[in-house]
Amino acid sequence: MTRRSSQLTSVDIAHEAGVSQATVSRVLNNDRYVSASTRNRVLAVVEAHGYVRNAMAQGLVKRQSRLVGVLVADVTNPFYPELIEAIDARLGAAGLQMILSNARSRQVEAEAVRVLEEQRVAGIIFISAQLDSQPIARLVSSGFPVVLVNRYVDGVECDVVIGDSAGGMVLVAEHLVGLSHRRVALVAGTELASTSRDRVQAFRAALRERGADLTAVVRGEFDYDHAYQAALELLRREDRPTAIATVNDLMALAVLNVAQRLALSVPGELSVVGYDDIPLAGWERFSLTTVRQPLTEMARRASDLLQRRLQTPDAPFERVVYPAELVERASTAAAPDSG
Amino acid sequence: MTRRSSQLTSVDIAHEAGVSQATVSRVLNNDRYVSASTRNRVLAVVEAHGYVRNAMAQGLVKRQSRLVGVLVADVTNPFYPELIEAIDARLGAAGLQMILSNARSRQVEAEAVRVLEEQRVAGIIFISAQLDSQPIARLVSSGFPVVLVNRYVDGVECDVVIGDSAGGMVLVAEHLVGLSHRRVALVAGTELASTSRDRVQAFRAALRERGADLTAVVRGEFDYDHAYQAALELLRREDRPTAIATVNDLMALAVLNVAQRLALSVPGELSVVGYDDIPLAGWERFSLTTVRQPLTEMARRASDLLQRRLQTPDAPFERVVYPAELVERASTAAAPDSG
DNA sequence: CTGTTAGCGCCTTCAC
DNA sequence: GTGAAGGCGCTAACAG
Repeated sequence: MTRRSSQLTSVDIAHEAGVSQATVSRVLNNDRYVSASTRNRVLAVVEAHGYVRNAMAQGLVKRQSRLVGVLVADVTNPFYPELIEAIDARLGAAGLQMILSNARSRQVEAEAVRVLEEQRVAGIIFISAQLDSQPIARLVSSGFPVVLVNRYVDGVECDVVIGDSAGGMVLVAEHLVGLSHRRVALVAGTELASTSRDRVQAFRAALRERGADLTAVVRGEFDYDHAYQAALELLRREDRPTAIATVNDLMALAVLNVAQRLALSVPGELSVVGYDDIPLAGWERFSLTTVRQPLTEMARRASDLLQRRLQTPDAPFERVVYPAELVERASTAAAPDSG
Repeated sequence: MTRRSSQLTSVDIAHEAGVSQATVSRVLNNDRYVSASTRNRVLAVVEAHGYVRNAMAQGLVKRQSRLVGVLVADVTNPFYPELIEAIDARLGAAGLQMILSNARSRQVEAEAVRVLEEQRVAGIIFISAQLDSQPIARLVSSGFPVVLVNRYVDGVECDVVIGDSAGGMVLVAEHLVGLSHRRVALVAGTELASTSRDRVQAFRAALRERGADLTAVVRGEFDYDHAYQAALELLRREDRPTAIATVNDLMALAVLNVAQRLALSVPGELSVVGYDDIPLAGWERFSLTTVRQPLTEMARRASDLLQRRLQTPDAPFERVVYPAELVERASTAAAPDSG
């Protein structure tokens, strides 16, 4: 069995190329002050031996790595991979490498942030920040580069990229009331997510203004199973709602499945509206009416904001808010009793 | 705006605690030869100042980081997050940190591997290895810790965790032939994936043995859009198949959506079978018959194999093969013309 | 343009 | 038990 040959160092390369180690370093860092001939010679040796520079040594000197932490609450929620993919691509194009951590609980998040700090990551992008996150508050107040995407945190001053939750829910309310729905329920997530909190609040207000009632608000986790249980409970009630809105698409898909299980026709007997417009929402089997957010664009913007922060630590913080847009598909129609 | 305070070092802690830096290091590494009193004193100072050790400096000395690279072809395919979540959790429990890279193309893969090598990751887990991957061949032959999950590579000797693809497809063939299907099509992926190649081959053989024809095999990417186009084409033919099997669930879901678009009833006019049994497959809106693979278990096993390899570099390579199991749901039924 | 010289923060013998 | 000392591989002045 072949043992791994101990890795080459820049000293080896220097020796081989007949130059000093510093020169190798210059070549590798594209320093201008190197003659073309020595540069080529060094590059040739590097190439020939498949030398790969040691990022730890480099980072130790520069007091920072080119790693960027990305924290998510639940990779299995299809909403997140959309963002993750775009973030990874964008960071990679800038020579940064993503370290993804899945942190379902507060404790796991704290632990994950700690590991990222050990790695001396250049910055951290939080995709599903909780309003009471201690680590985020601490990092930001210490001046560490933090970008919040999708969810923000009250009172925390940092770069933020979000969608207009209130605006989105107004569109949903308008749409449903326009279809004569009066008994509307909302399946939401925890109040610790700015998205959920803001959407619940905006939706309630928007419905009231239009003379409709938010008959029930169920709060829980953002995952499929919780939404499924919540919908099951809601739809088995005597006076079940004629429409259910949700705070993200995955939950709306759960509602759709529950409706099918209970043999309730959608949109005939029940209208369902999601949020985010993930690719799944457009599938024929769902055809979910939902609120579109420019996910890829948001992810890119977040990555760019982080990069700018790394280059210009003292730049003023930006708060980017993308407008919401209603995508009407086949999961909504006039309320059944609105004849 | 608060500037980031320059990070504390173990020297600072040592000074503060009135001990040498070496002692701080010993405490942090649970060295036995430290008196309880000094240990507590050091720990108190560490705690008080929120000191976080620098993984780059540590890694530089130890000549290895506690980072583990994980390479995937497409995070947005719901199959992968299932594995990723389990791998992340398992590695994390062992003090290892995942670096996830999304590599759709060969070139991106090579680039990603290079970045991981720069980071001196302890090992790399490939979730969607291509049979012709140069980086994998190179890493393995140099003795670098590599674990392949889900897909293997011919002739590459390393730890591997896979499902029994051939066995799985035999189950599918049996099932469909048992339902009297004679015109069966298969929507597959590239031949460069061991999974796809093996499944195509086994399926063809199994059908033939049972007197049925594999009327068409479509090969392409593993993603939703390609499968969708392929299904559209297949189902618009004069002599369309009565059953379509696929090489993963996402593709089967695409087929289901196409069927709905073409107003073909499933399973009345068309039977559909997937592979993997991701959570989506069980949703009421799909109720997809598919081949179950113990995804979480496979991911854990892969993580464990990597850890063992790190501890015992010369241990013999393991090749773990999990048996396949058919999960019959509502997307399959007797062939329409089998009266 | 290129070599020499200090470290970066930590682990690890080696003495005491 | 604990401290002193020497790197790990690389970057960044500082001389030439």
